[in-house]
Amino acid sequence: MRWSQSYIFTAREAPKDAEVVSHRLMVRAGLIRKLAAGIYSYLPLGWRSMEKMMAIVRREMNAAGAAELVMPAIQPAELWRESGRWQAYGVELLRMHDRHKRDFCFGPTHEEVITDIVRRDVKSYRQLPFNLYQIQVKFRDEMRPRFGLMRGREFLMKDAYSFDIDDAGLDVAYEAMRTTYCKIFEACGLDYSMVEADTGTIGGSASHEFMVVADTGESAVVRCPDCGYAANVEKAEIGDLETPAPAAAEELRRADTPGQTTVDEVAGFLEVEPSRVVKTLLYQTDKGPVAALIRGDRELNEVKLGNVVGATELRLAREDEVEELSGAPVGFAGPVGLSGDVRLIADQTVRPLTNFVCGANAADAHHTGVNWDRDLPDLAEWEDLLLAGRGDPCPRCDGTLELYRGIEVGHIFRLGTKYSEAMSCTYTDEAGELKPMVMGCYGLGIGRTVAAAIEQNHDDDGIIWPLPLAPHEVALLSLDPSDPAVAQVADGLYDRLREKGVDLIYDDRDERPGVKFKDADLIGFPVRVVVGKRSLAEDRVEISTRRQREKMMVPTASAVATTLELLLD
RNA sequence: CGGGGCGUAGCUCAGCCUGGUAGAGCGCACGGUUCGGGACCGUGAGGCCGGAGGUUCAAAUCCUCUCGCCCCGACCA
Repeated sequence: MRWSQSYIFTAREAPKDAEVVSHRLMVRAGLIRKLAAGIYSYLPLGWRSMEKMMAIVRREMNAAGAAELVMPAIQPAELWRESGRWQAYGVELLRMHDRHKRDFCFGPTHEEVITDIVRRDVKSYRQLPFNLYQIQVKFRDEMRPRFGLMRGREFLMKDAYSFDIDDAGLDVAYEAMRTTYCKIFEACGLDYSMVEADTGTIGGSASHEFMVVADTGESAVVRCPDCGYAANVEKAEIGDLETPAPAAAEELRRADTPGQTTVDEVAGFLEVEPSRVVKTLLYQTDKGPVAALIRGDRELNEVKLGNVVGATELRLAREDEVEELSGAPVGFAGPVGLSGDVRLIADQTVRPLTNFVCGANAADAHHTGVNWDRDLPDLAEWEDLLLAGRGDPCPRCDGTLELYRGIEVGHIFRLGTKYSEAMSCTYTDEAGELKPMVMGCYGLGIGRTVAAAIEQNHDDDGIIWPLPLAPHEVALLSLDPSDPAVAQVADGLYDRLREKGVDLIYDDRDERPGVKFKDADLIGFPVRVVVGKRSLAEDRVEISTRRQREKMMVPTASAVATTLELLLD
């Protein structure tokens, strides 16, 4: 490809809304252009990288025995009503209607459609299992799109769906996708990790996320360096925490705590450890009000609480709601004497506490000397509600958890029969019995992975593409295109490299050398070949790599061979 | 959805408080000098100051409404 014939517009400055490095560089390098909030055009260079990503995905998916198809982006509401998600999905689902006022949505995911396809065709266990995938444009009406392709509203995603006769079959399909995903991210040259994850609204029994490690990632992940346990903090379990030694029950007392509303204030005021204060967090859910009881020195994991409650909606109660539920201003709620309308759920780590402190459901007052068996004998729900963090004990070994951030680029779910049951996607087994198919679903963000690759591979001058994702592997710069000798050598190299199948861009523009160098660095082509008057006088060209930046002067005659060698490394 | 901010040239932004001929840098065009790390000088094109209404002799500037965008939070994955 000749630069002068392509469509490449780089910019010295990034738009002010670009906060993260990948977004800034993708815009500056002319890879993407924003059309509306969270909606981007892929410009020629950006699309080339996307295509390379998709080629890797297709290669590995096909190798795993999955078959590609493409489903409609626009989907009828009936299917979503059948699965129950027309109600459940909420405002992220972009809904629309046609001229006949029939409801449709722009698909944020395709479980309904694939299930509908399969249930029409597949009737027998003899026709199972299989795995179908597509690469499709999705739309999720994120309330806060940001970070360019990392959190867009319209985005390209590879989604795959496996269908099996039973859980054992799903295990095999799931395992195959797990290894396939590892191969894909390895092929992209990314530093990633696989972590246990919450299943979210897609549902199902188990899931893993693939995280590209990056400080700007939106997901927090814990990992045990000893045994390798890794999980999204939303899901992460925690090993046994140290608990204060039990003591003989003291009297239940009411203490005046004027203006002491936070755990630290109360603990300091009453001179007790924050871990001996039980904080009561009031939530409103679609299943009614809930009070979560957790240790004062810990944070609540809202995802865990939501799962325990079985809620699809869950939010911290507003001030006025807290007053209504507890009869006290925010900061003084407690389990003792709380309205029976509120469902009490306690974190399991508060169970060993004796003589602890909690709010008294009255302004400026707390209880001290509280003991579960005596003061709250009816409390029955003990669950894991803690948010894991740095320094927590590993749930699987004696290690200590580390905390880091990652970009979620892939997510695989064991769906089970959630959709096949809701939508009657059944088969007849050997015994002639009708059974729901057992499904898995496997998502992978194409644009997000490309963005994550940049997030992980850049410097002050621009992108440092991993070779497999670079829009072009080699940039051939002609510094003096109007000089006949330079033009002849550069044209010759261009032809010979193309004959060798090298994916290269030939900067034949009538621009100053500095401009070409800056552009090549910004876009980040892995290998650069420079032909200029100066070096050509010694019959040499300069070849360098973007990452190492080591320049070597090689005889013109061996330039092609040297370039090919660099591409092999 | 709540709080805050911003919409002025293709891009980044000044001007607005205190109303009176619309600005800079980058980019673009032309001429010249340059030519291995985003050159320099000169000339020039380019804006219904997001949109609608209002106040005023006069509105980019003040007021109201509206649309779009951004940030923080809530929330969602």
